[in-house]
Amino acid sequence: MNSIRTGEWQKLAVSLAELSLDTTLRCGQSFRWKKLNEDEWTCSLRGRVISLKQDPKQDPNHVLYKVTWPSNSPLTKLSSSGKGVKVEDDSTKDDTEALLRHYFNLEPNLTELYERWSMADPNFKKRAPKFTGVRILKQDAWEALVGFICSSNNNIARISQMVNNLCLSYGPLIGHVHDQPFHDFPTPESLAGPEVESQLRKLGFGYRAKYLARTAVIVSKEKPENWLESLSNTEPFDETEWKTLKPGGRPGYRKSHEELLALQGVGPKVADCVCLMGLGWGESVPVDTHVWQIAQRDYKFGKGKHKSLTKATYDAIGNHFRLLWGEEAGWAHSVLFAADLRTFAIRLTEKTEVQEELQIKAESEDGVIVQATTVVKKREAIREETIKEETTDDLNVVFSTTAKRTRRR
DNA sequence: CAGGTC
DNA sequence: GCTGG
Repeated sequence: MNSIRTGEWQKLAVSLAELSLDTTLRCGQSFRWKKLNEDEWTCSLRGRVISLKQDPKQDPNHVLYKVTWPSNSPLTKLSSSGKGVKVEDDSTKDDTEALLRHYFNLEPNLTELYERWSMADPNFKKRAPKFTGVRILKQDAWEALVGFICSSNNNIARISQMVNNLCLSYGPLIGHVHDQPFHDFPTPESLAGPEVESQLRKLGFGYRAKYLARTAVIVSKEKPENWLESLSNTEPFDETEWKTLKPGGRPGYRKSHEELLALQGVGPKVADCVCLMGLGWGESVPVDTHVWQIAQRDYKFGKGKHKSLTKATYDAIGNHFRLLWGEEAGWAHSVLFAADLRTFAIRLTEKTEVQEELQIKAESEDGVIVQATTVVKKREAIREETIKEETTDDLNVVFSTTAKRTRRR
């Protein structure tokens, strides 16, 4: 019994291990979610504004969601958005829960996948515990395409700002939440006009303005209707096929990737991001600077044939991870990617401090000397880590900054 | 320097 | 080679 306009908080049954909002919405997959009121994530999705809350301490088994519909939205609009639910008089049941289950891609059992990846890969097992609940979203393919065309030579904060400006300028207003306006994502048609490139340059898109304008024309005018969506993976999720996956991925993935490369501003990395996060191809492994660093640091790339990130190296890294992690290699890749982001660097110290306290307690209860030595070693490891993290600047850390920033190990 | 592309 | 957090 969801009310249409003044949404109340509803429960979505999904555990923290299956979905971490904080990690998933900040790891550079989607660029539109806004964190309001400290703990509330809000974004427009298919003609409505959705707010989400997750309180790990109070209820680790649910995500709370609230819907805000446009103030002038007739009830019939509910059933007009594709797979909407029938609307009957006042007892209105909207399709937002189904939308959320689809958007957050809740079908695969992430806990089982983490266990499998940990079994196959010691490095994953080492990095993943502080980054549980990272899911690959099923975003709208067009939105993913636009977002990742903006991502080249750019950072997540500015990508988010650019996408926000794009929605404010070209997307229809849906409504306000906490006095913030929320617009829908602009359609390809709305970005296909002749003045779009110059407008986008004024909005600070730089050379990406031309890419977006060209791509919008291609998608809306030169390709057949629904072309982008037709590149989606329609095969059912099958966790048993991972052992027989070809290194290069399934034929459908390879074809989609190749077709996307024809667009302006879309190279192999952007194409893989769209394949993975917009088209449902779980074996797609986008290789960017972070993944390249990870491949060199933890998987022995960067030597011999693969000394630099050429196309051959790019493909070799993807193939390696597909062999190692299987059909959902892109999901596992995203966990390690998140673990490499400076945005989350504080986690690499926070939880070890908790571990330290627990170890001290165990020590005082046992009083055994063997235990004490392990504690001392752990403390030293923490101190070493803390020194490396003190240059983190995006979390208002009050340490004084050192001259040079060393790459984290 | 930042999730690359032409 | 565009641009700003």
